Amino acid sequence: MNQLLSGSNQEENIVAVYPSSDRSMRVYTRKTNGITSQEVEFYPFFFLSSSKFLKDFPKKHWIKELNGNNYYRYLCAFSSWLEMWDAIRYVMMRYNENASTKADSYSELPIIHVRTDPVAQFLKQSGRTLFKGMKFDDLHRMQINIKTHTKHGFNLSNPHRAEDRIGIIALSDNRGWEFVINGKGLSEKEMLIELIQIIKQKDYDVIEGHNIYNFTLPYLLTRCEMFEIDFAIGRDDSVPHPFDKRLSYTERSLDYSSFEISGRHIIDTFQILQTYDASKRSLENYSLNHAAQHFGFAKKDRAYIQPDRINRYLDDEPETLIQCCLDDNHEICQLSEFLSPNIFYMTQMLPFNFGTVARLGASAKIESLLLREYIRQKHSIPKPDISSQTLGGYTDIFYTGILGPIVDADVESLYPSIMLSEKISPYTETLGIFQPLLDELTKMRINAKRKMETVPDPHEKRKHDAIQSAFKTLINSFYGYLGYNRALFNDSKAADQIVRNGHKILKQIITTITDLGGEVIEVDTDRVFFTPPQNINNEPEEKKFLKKIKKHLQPAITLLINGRYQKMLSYKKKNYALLGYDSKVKIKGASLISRNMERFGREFIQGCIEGLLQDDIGKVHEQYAKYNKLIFNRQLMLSDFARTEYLRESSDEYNKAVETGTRNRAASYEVAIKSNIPWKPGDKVSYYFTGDDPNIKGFENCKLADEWDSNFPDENIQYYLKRLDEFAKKFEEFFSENDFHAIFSVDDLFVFSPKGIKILTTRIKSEIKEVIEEKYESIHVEPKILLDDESE
DNA sequence: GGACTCCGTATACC
DNA sequence: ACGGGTATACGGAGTCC
Repeated sequence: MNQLLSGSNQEENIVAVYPSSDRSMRVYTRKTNGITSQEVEFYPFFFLSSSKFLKDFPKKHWIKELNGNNYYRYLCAFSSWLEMWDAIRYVMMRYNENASTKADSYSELPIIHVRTDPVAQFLKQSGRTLFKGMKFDDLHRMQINIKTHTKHGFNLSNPHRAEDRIGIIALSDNRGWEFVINGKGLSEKEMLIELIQIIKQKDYDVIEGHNIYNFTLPYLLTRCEMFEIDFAIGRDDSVPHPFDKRLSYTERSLDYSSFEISGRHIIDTFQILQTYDASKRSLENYSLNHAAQHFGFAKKDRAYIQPDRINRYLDDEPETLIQCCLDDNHEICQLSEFLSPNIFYMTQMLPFNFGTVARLGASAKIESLLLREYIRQKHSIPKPDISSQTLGGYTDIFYTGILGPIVDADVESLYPSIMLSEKISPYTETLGIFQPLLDELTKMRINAKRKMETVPDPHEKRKHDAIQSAFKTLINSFYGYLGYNRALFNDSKAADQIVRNGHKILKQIITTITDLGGEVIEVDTDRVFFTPPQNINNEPEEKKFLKKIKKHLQPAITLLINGRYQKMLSYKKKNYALLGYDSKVKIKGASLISRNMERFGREFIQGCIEGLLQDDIGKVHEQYAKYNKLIFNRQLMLSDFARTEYLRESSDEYNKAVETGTRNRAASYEVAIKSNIPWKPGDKVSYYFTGDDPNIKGFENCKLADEWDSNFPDENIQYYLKRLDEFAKKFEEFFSENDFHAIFSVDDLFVFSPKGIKILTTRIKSEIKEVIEEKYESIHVEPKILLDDESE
């Protein structure tokens, strides 16, 4: 493999790298007869804009002047981690002598660039990576899952509470071994000692759990402290070290505590599941059992035990609970086998530990590849450019209503293809490695994909699929990196150029489809929904049609069928529903399926959409009548009308923002405050609305879901009836005024009849060109681009 | 007091 | 320690008549 991608050091079978002192790293290698380790010197370093800031620094250090004219022109190295931090403080002091605004921490120092992960530093400077020459299955992985006693009257088990305790520790591994440490015959202290012995003796590379960071590990550590045992499960007999709580940004943000175990890796399936779903968005929640069912590896005959019944099972039916735990372990193992290989194969390329690759964002990964090569070639590096990207993907809608048949086509790797064909790279990237990196990754991916398709062995197939998807993850990060305001090699003009090309290609596709007799319904970035010309009515014909379109596009651009459907309900941009040939309905978009919509609203909308797609207007009316009645008669369950929202801000941030008037009060936060529920960002809260006026102020009339009492229901019926009408309003544009009122009403005088009711289809736009020109004008692009567009 | 606008937040799409 | 822009919905607060 190309050294740009894999680093310059080809050492194989490294399973872990951890600091063994403040001046050395321990490199753990798997040999046929077990793990060996080796101590390697390590020189911590940072980049500096001018050597004057380190002038007269008293401790031993090296300053290397780098090639080229980029901003960070000096590489400063030290013989220990502590001395590097001394140097950082020294630089800060020197900087503050003349600075108008003083820096309080290294992160505020514009003149220094430092990554404070010692393992990443070591891997970058040595060119090593983990796992070279290994397959995912070579890793020795253990799954752990504990069940705990909770003091009577409490919902959550708390390791700090003496009356709570660990009841069961279930263990398993990827070699088929299973073991249960049962609290029935053992004291909790004995259980913990046995656990430590097993981990040491079996010497696992990876420890996996669902929510292991926020529950399992902190729980075990706290109990060990209570019994004054060292939880010494590191390969060097050290205890897990917690490190600063960090925010992980997906579309949801959450706070989590992290731990490191020397010589081993921690994989939290809860966390990698969320990362996975950030792009796929197919999961309703992130519980282990839901994920296992969703992906289809839950055992058919297994039992599930609700958290509030664990105490009872621990006391009365431990065998049932134990089987349940082992089934959970099996699901953790499967979930990891589904999601981790992608991370594993990226770790073969990137200068990070396994767990770090799982945690880091796309941008940090690309940047690490660039920096590793800049360090190797002793070349200066730029600082981030402050200008920002001005353009984004092209979205448009041409019809609303019910349409079909539908072809859902997307451009294969739109942005990466443009970057390669236009040879786009950051203007500060003077070594010229951005293009070769992207080019090589693309070639490697095509190779892996070909192998995936041609090897007969399903095991090998899965391996090559994981490899190609690791490449894909990296390839897709290049564009985002260019527009990221804190990336060292960012280039907003380059990002805009890519997007502009994307607009142009999409426009060509739309025009071609229309010219060839198809009708485009909706477009988003690299995806087109259209109805093909009438004579085309099966998949091979549709594929042929795509090939015909391709002839009108530049050679690098390929259109693929992403899906085909009987019908589409087109509502708004990014909001639609599809009826498959298997009669399944898929609903997309925040205004149709948002998670924070009350459940009755989601189900009502879903029922209406099904009715519309099945041409069954009677069903649509039934939905309205049904929910109207359920609400009015207080027959909805709490979970049907309660709203569940994430609290993204801390209580301090929220209160401060409200006080200073920069944000409004919101029911979710007010409920938590009123009910004295402490929260951290990322926690969820469920609540409902009270009162009898439909036009309430939400934050003054809300109650915690837990406070609702079925004997004294106090949900605001008038408000929820109004909500139902608001949901119904989404369908207004599909009917004439009279029809709409007939369908969405409960008039007992007449029996509803769908006869004569028509679903309306509306053409939104007839001209494609003017929309795009308008967009270009609004960003003041020179007329040349408009002329280019006209000529095509 | 309703209709309207403005704004920040939340969620989702690619 | 944190990829990007685009889009819709909603609730609260202010303004106008």
